Amino acid sequence: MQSMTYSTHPKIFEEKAELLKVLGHPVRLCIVKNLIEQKSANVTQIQNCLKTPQSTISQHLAKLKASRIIEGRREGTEVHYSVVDENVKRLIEVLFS
Amino acid sequence: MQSMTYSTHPKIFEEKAELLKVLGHPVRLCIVKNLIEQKSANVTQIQNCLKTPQSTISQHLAKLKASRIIEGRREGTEVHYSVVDENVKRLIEVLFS
DNA sequence: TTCAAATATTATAATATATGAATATATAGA
DNA sequence: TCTATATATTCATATATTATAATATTTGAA
Repeated sequence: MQSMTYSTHPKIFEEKAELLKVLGHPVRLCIVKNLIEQKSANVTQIQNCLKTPQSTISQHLAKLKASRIIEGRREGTEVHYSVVDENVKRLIEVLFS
Repeated sequence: MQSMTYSTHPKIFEEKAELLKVLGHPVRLCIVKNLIEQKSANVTQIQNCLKTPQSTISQHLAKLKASRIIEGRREGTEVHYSVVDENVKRLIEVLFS
Protein backbone atom coordinates (compact mmCIF):
# COMPACT_ATOMS: atom_id res chain seq x y z
CA MET A 1 0.00 0.00 0.00
CA GLN A 2 2.98 2.34 -0.56
CA SER A 3 1.13 4.22 -3.27
CA MET A 4 -1.71 5.40 -1.04
CA THR A 5 -0.42 8.92 -1.18
CA TYR A 6 -3.35 10.87 0.21
CA SER A 7 -1.33 12.38 3.04
CA THR A 8 1.40 13.70 0.73
CA HIS A 9 -0.65 14.44 -2.41
CA PRO A 10 -4.21 15.12 -1.32
CA LYS A 11 -5.11 17.55 -4.13
CA ILE A 12 -6.12 15.08 -6.80
CA PHE A 13 -8.37 13.19 -4.39
CA GLU A 14 -9.90 16.41 -3.09
CA GLU A 15 -10.65 17.62 -6.60
CA LYS A 16 -12.16 14.39 -7.83
CA ALA A 17 -14.11 13.90 -4.62
CA GLU A 18 -15.48 17.43 -4.92
CA LEU A 19 -16.72 16.63 -8.42
CA LEU A 20 -18.45 13.47 -7.21
CA LYS A 21 -19.96 15.36 -4.32
CA VAL A 22 -21.47 17.99 -6.60
CA LEU A 23 -22.94 15.27 -8.82
CA GLY A 24 -23.98 13.29 -5.75
CA HIS A 25 -27.36 14.91 -5.21
CA PRO A 26 -30.48 13.44 -6.83
CA VAL A 27 -31.79 16.73 -8.19
CA ARG A 28 -28.42 17.83 -9.57
CA LEU A 29 -27.78 14.39 -11.00
CA CYS A 30 -31.17 14.44 -12.71
CA ILE A 31 -30.49 17.89 -14.14
CA VAL A 32 -27.11 16.87 -15.52
CA LYS A 33 -28.31 13.53 -16.88
CA ASN A 34 -31.15 15.18 -18.72
CA LEU A 35 -29.16 18.15 -19.96
CA ILE A 36 -26.81 15.65 -21.57
CA GLU A 37 -29.71 13.89 -23.28
CA GLN A 38 -31.58 17.05 -24.26
CA LYS A 39 -28.48 19.09 -25.11
CA SER A 40 -30.00 22.18 -23.48
CA ALA A 41 -32.92 23.45 -21.37
CA ASN A 42 -34.00 26.56 -19.53
CA VAL A 43 -34.76 26.86 -15.84
CA THR A 44 -38.53 26.78 -16.21
CA GLN A 45 -38.41 23.51 -18.16
CA ILE A 46 -36.16 21.94 -15.57
CA GLN A 47 -38.31 23.27 -12.76
CA ASN A 48 -41.55 21.90 -14.22
CA CYS A 49 -40.15 18.44 -14.84
CA LEU A 50 -38.65 18.11 -11.39
CA LYS A 51 -41.56 19.74 -9.57
CA THR A 52 -39.15 21.55 -7.33
CA PRO A 53 -39.31 25.21 -6.27
CA GLN A 54 -37.58 27.68 -8.51
CA SER A 55 -35.10 28.88 -5.92
CA THR A 56 -34.03 25.33 -5.15
CA ILE A 57 -33.41 24.62 -8.83
CA SER A 58 -31.58 27.89 -9.25
CA GLN A 59 -29.29 27.10 -6.35
CA HIS A 60 -28.48 23.66 -7.70
CA LEU A 61 -27.75 25.18 -11.11
CA ALA A 62 -25.49 27.72 -9.44
CA LYS A 63 -23.52 24.95 -7.79
CA LEU A 64 -23.16 23.02 -11.05
CA LYS A 65 -22.09 26.23 -12.76
CA ALA A 66 -19.53 27.03 -10.06
CA SER A 67 -18.03 23.58 -10.62
CA ARG A 68 -17.86 24.32 -14.37
CA ILE A 69 -20.02 21.29 -15.13
CA ILE A 70 -22.68 23.36 -16.88
CA GLU A 71 -22.84 26.76 -18.54
CA GLY A 72 -25.78 29.08 -19.09
CA ARG A 73 -26.44 31.14 -22.22
CA ARG A 74 -28.99 33.89 -21.82
CA GLU A 75 -31.55 34.24 -24.60
CA GLY A 76 -33.84 37.10 -23.77
CA THR A 77 -35.33 36.51 -20.37
CA GLU A 78 -34.45 32.83 -20.40
CA VAL A 79 -31.17 31.15 -19.58
CA HIS A 80 -30.38 27.96 -21.46
CA TYR A 81 -28.14 25.55 -19.65
CA SER A 82 -26.00 22.77 -21.08
CA VAL A 83 -23.27 20.41 -19.88
CA VAL A 84 -19.84 21.57 -20.98
CA ASP A 85 -17.58 19.11 -19.16
CA GLU A 86 -16.80 16.17 -21.43
CA ASN A 87 -15.37 14.10 -18.60
CA VAL A 88 -18.63 14.47 -16.72
CA LYS A 89 -20.52 13.27 -19.77
CA ARG A 90 -18.38 10.12 -19.86
CA LEU A 91 -18.73 9.60 -16.14
CA ILE A 92 -22.53 9.90 -16.23
CA GLU A 93 -22.68 7.50 -19.14
CA VAL A 94 -20.73 4.89 -17.20
CA LEU A 95 -22.76 5.56 -14.06
CA PHE A 96 -26.07 4.84 -15.80
CA SER A 97 -24.88 2.02 -18.05
CA MET B 1 -37.37 18.04 -21.50
CA GLN B 2 -40.24 15.54 -21.32
CA SER B 3 -37.94 12.78 -20.13
CA MET B 4 -36.79 14.54 -16.97
CA THR B 5 -38.70 12.16 -14.82
CA TYR B 6 -37.27 12.88 -11.42
CA SER B 7 -40.61 13.79 -9.90
CA THR B 8 -42.28 10.56 -11.01
CA HIS B 9 -39.30 8.18 -10.86
CA PRO B 10 -36.86 9.55 -8.32
CA LYS B 11 -35.43 6.21 -7.18
CA ILE B 12 -32.79 5.73 -9.82
CA PHE B 13 -31.43 9.23 -9.29
CA GLU B 14 -31.47 8.84 -5.54
CA GLU B 15 -29.58 5.57 -5.74
CA LYS B 16 -26.94 6.77 -8.17
CA ALA B 17 -26.54 10.06 -6.32
CA GLU B 18 -26.07 8.18 -3.07
CA LEU B 19 -23.27 6.15 -4.65
CA LEU B 20 -21.53 9.30 -5.86
CA LYS B 21 -21.94 10.90 -2.46
CA VAL B 22 -20.30 7.99 -0.70
CA LEU B 23 -17.39 8.11 -3.15
CA GLY B 24 -17.34 11.91 -2.93
CA HIS B 25 -15.06 12.24 0.06
CA PRO B 26 -11.29 12.56 -0.41
CA VAL B 27 -10.36 9.95 2.17
CA ARG B 28 -12.94 7.42 0.98
CA LEU B 29 -12.02 8.05 -2.64
CA CYS B 30 -8.37 7.49 -1.83
CA ILE B 31 -9.16 4.28 0.01
CA VAL B 32 -11.24 2.93 -2.88
CA LYS B 33 -8.78 4.00 -5.57
CA ASN B 34 -5.93 2.31 -3.78
CA LEU B 35 -7.83 -0.81 -2.83
CA ILE B 36 -8.53 -1.24 -6.53
CA GLU B 37 -4.85 -0.91 -7.37
CA GLN B 38 -3.59 -3.00 -4.46
CA LYS B 39 -6.39 -5.58 -4.54
CA SER B 40 -6.57 -5.66 -0.76
CA ALA B 41 -5.30 -4.01 2.43
CA ASN B 42 -5.93 -4.03 6.14
CA VAL B 43 -6.97 -1.09 8.29
CA THR B 44 -3.54 -0.43 9.73
CA GLN B 45 -1.98 -0.18 6.29
CA ILE B 46 -4.66 2.22 5.15
CA GLN B 47 -4.36 4.22 8.34
CA ASN B 48 -0.58 4.59 8.07
CA CYS B 49 -0.64 5.70 4.44
CA LEU B 50 -3.35 8.27 4.96
CA LYS B 51 -2.04 9.49 8.31
CA THR B 52 -5.58 9.68 9.61
CA PRO B 53 -6.81 8.52 13.05
CA GLN B 54 -7.93 4.94 13.30
CA SER B 55 -11.52 5.70 14.22
CA THR B 56 -11.89 8.05 11.26
CA ILE B 57 -10.64 5.38 8.86
CA SER B 58 -12.86 2.80 10.48
CA GLN B 59 -15.93 4.98 10.03
CA HIS B 60 -15.15 5.64 6.40
CA LEU B 61 -14.66 1.91 5.84
CA ALA B 62 -17.99 1.27 7.56
CA LYS B 63 -19.72 3.67 5.19
CA LEU B 64 -18.12 2.08 2.13
CA LYS B 65 -19.10 -1.34 3.47
CA ALA B 66 -22.70 -0.26 4.12
CA SER B 67 -22.90 0.84 0.48
CA ARG B 68 -21.57 -2.56 -0.57
CA ILE B 69 -18.62 -0.96 -2.35
CA ILE B 70 -16.08 -2.87 -0.27
CA GLU B 71 -16.05 -6.03 1.77
CA GLY B 72 -13.84 -7.07 4.66
CA ARG B 73 -12.39 -10.51 5.24
CA ARG B 74 -11.09 -11.15 8.68
CA GLU B 75 -7.74 -12.93 8.95
CA GLY B 76 -6.83 -13.35 12.57
CA THR B 77 -6.93 -9.97 14.23
CA GLU B 78 -6.75 -8.12 10.94
CA VAL B 79 -9.50 -7.33 8.48
CA HIS B 80 -8.55 -7.22 4.81
CA TYR B 81 -10.68 -4.96 2.69
CA SER B 82 -11.21 -5.05 -1.05
CA VAL B 83 -13.50 -3.44 -3.61
CA VAL B 84 -16.28 -5.80 -4.68
CA ASP B 85 -18.42 -3.52 -6.85
CA GLU B 86 -17.37 -3.85 -10.48
CA ASN B 87 -19.35 -0.80 -11.55
CA VAL B 88 -17.45 1.27 -9.02
CA LYS B 89 -14.18 -0.02 -10.44
CA ARG B 90 -15.21 1.16 -13.90
CA LEU B 91 -16.42 4.48 -12.58
CA ILE B 92 -13.19 5.16 -10.71
CA GLU B 93 -11.17 4.23 -13.78
CA VAL B 94 -13.09 6.77 -15.88
CA LEU B 95 -12.88 9.36 -13.12
CA PHE B 96 -9.09 9.20 -12.97
CA SER B 97 -8.42 8.72 -16.67
C1' DT C 1 -7.89 -16.60 31.81
C1' DT C 2 -5.26 -12.67 30.97
C1' DC C 3 -2.78 -9.75 27.69
C1' DA C 4 -1.74 -7.12 23.58
C1' DA C 5 -2.88 -5.88 18.99
C1' DA C 6 -6.33 -4.79 15.54
C1' DT C 7 -10.59 -3.03 14.58
C1' DA C 8 -15.32 -1.15 15.60
C1' DT C 9 -18.55 1.73 18.04
C1' DT C 10 -20.27 5.63 20.63
C1' DA C 11 -20.71 10.41 22.01
C1' DT C 12 -20.24 14.97 20.91
C1' DA C 13 -18.89 19.19 18.79
C1' DA C 14 -17.96 21.65 14.62
C1' DT C 15 -19.06 22.42 10.07
C1' DA C 16 -21.48 21.90 5.74
C1' DT C 17 -25.51 21.27 3.04
C1' DA C 18 -30.41 21.55 1.67
C1' DT C 19 -34.80 23.68 1.61
C1' DG C 20 -38.32 27.17 0.59
C1' DA C 21 -40.15 31.74 1.29
C1' DA C 22 -39.22 36.31 0.35
C1' DT C 23 -36.93 39.53 -2.22
C1' DA C 24 -34.04 41.29 -5.91
C1' DT C 25 -32.49 41.60 -10.61
C1' DA C 26 -32.68 41.33 -15.70
C1' DT C 27 -34.96 41.48 -20.00
C1' DA C 28 -38.50 42.39 -23.53
C1' DG C 29 -42.42 44.55 -24.96
C1' DA C 30 -46.46 47.78 -24.54
C1' DT D 1 -41.40 54.21 -18.00
C1' DC D 2 -44.43 50.48 -16.52
C1' DT D 3 -45.41 45.66 -16.50
C1' DA D 4 -44.88 40.73 -16.87
C1' DT D 5 -41.90 36.89 -17.12
C1' DA D 6 -37.66 34.49 -16.10
C1' DT D 7 -33.98 33.83 -13.16
C1' DA D 8 -30.89 34.81 -9.16
C1' DT D 9 -29.94 35.92 -4.41
C1' DT D 10 -30.69 36.27 0.52
C1' DC D 11 -32.13 34.56 4.79
C1' DA D 12 -33.63 31.43 8.33
C1' DT D 13 -34.13 26.88 9.60
C1' DA D 14 -33.55 22.01 9.50
C1' DT D 15 -30.76 18.23 8.63
C1' DA D 16 -26.54 15.73 7.47
C1' DT D 17 -21.68 15.03 7.60
C1' DT D 18 -17.18 15.02 9.55
C1' DA D 19 -13.60 14.52 12.97
C1' DT D 20 -11.77 13.09 17.20
C1' DA D 21 -11.42 11.15 21.77
C1' DA D 22 -12.91 7.61 24.55
C1' DT D 23 -14.47 3.18 24.99
C1' DA D 24 -15.72 -1.45 23.51
C1' DT D 25 -15.06 -5.69 20.99
C1' DT D 26 -12.59 -9.40 18.70
C1' DT D 27 -8.89 -12.44 18.14
C1' DG D 28 -4.69 -15.18 19.00
C1' DA D 29 -1.20 -16.33 21.94
C1' DA D 30 1.05 -16.85 26.45
